Amino acid sequence: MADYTNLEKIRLEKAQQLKELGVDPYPRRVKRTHTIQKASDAFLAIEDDQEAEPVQAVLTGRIRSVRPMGKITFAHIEDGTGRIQLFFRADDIGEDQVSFFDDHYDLGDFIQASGKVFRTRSGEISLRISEYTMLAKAITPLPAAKDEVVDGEVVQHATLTDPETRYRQRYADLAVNPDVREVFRTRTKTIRAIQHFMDSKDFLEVETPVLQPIYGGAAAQPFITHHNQLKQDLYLRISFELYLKRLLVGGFERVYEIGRDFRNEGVSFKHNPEFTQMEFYWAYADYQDVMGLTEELFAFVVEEVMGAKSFTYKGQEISLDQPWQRVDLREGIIDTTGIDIHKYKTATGLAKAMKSLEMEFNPKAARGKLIENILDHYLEPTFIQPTFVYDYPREISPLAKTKEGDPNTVERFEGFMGGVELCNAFTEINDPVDQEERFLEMGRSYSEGEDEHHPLDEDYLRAMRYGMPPNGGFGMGVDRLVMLLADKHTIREVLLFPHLRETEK
RNA sequence: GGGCGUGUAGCUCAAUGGUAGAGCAGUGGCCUUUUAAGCCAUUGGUUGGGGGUUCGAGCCCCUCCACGCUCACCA
Repeated sequence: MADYTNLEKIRLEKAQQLKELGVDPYPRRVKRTHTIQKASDAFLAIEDDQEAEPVQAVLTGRIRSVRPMGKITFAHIEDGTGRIQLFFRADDIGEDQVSFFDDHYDLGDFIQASGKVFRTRSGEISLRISEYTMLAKAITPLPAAKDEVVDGEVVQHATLTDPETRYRQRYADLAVNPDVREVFRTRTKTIRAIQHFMDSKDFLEVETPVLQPIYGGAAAQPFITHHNQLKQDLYLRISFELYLKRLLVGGFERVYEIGRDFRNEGVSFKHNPEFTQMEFYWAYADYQDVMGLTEELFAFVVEEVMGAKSFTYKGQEISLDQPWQRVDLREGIIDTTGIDIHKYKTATGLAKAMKSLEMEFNPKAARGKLIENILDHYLEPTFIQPTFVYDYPREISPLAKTKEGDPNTVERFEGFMGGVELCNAFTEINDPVDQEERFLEMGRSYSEGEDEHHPLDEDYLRAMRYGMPPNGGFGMGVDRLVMLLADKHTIREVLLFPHLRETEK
């Protein structure tokens, strides 16, 4: 049984009183005739017409402020479309009905209110109440003090700000912070825009297994689960890649998927154990083609969501109105650090060069990891405007085709903006023999002291042996894109229910 | 996992080692066009949990928990 606070006990008592008076505080039926927005619009349309019938409306919403003044009471209610003031007056409904409202209704309660829309002396569009009824009694007070409306804007006073409570009780956060609701509208708009764009390019949206007997397509620890009847361990997917490419073997030329990936790893401002990914695979295309499509995709999404070809992130304007900057990874590293990675063919040599420049790195890292480390720490933060970095070391890209004449470099790029990595793409390997070797290479590098082991996906290789068209693939962290567009600096602000540690009791 | 920081009333925040407070919300009054309405009165606390030092701890020490920032990790 819940442990009620004193404030909650008072409200429970009010609910009980309603029941004793024969009023159901949680009735089954509602009769709404207008949303608040529609009622206001209807009023504005006839306001100047002396002959017009007044707007009669039955509105529903949550009580957000109350001002009792003796024989009249003002209150504001809020529905999904806006706010409106309610005006209870003894001359209209009798003193008993005004004080009944004052005595039994609280901030946060859902109410149904009927009456005429009018404008008060001070000029605010309001509903002159003729009848009202409880729709849902709120027992726990919303974690907000009060708000007022200034020039149509809701100004909040001492609302909920504690991040832990906001994430653990997102329902309360949403109920009280309209800007948080707006973030999640932006999130949905972003996903819709991606779908519209991909659909318009004849990509087929598909769904592939979340429960997989073998995980792959990325280097990450999986979550493991078990199918009882089949007596089989299964993994939650860490990527969609290997399933989507099987579809290219099957004859689909352009496929994409938007969905959840699960990685059993650290939680940070840009990592959540489950996150949303978009991947596409495009037959007969290479990574240069994918770069072009990526530019178009982002330009489209930003324009759809933001209504402009640019947006502001951390105070910096990011423009999608021109081709992205293109940086060769090797040259980028030379320009920023002076190190030419081609001159250092081993991890020890490269580490030595990094050490002489007093760069920080993990001494146990392989050469490819060191290069990635340089990219992450020294180049990535400088890529504010949209930037592609291309041509990566082979050893950190086991699914990407090598460059012609350069077996140590692969046709791969990553996209950045706002100093954040957003996407990753390459010309995909479609030679089954090459792919098997690369998998084995990967297995070896992990077995050298790493706890990560990588299962070999024989079925994926079998699929490829049937013949896979040359293709370009692309993956993008959707949460991070939403972070950019909503100008939020932690992934938790763009996840409705971010993962938090369980609390005791 | 490491470092730094935070945790006080429903919410937002105060409080030299010396009686735990304020605003809002709540409760009881007054008030027929208010806008965080106003005025008078008033309730509400295991100061995140546990232990210690001290005549005395919200404050100092130890420990545990949660959250935040950050580093590490993160084809």
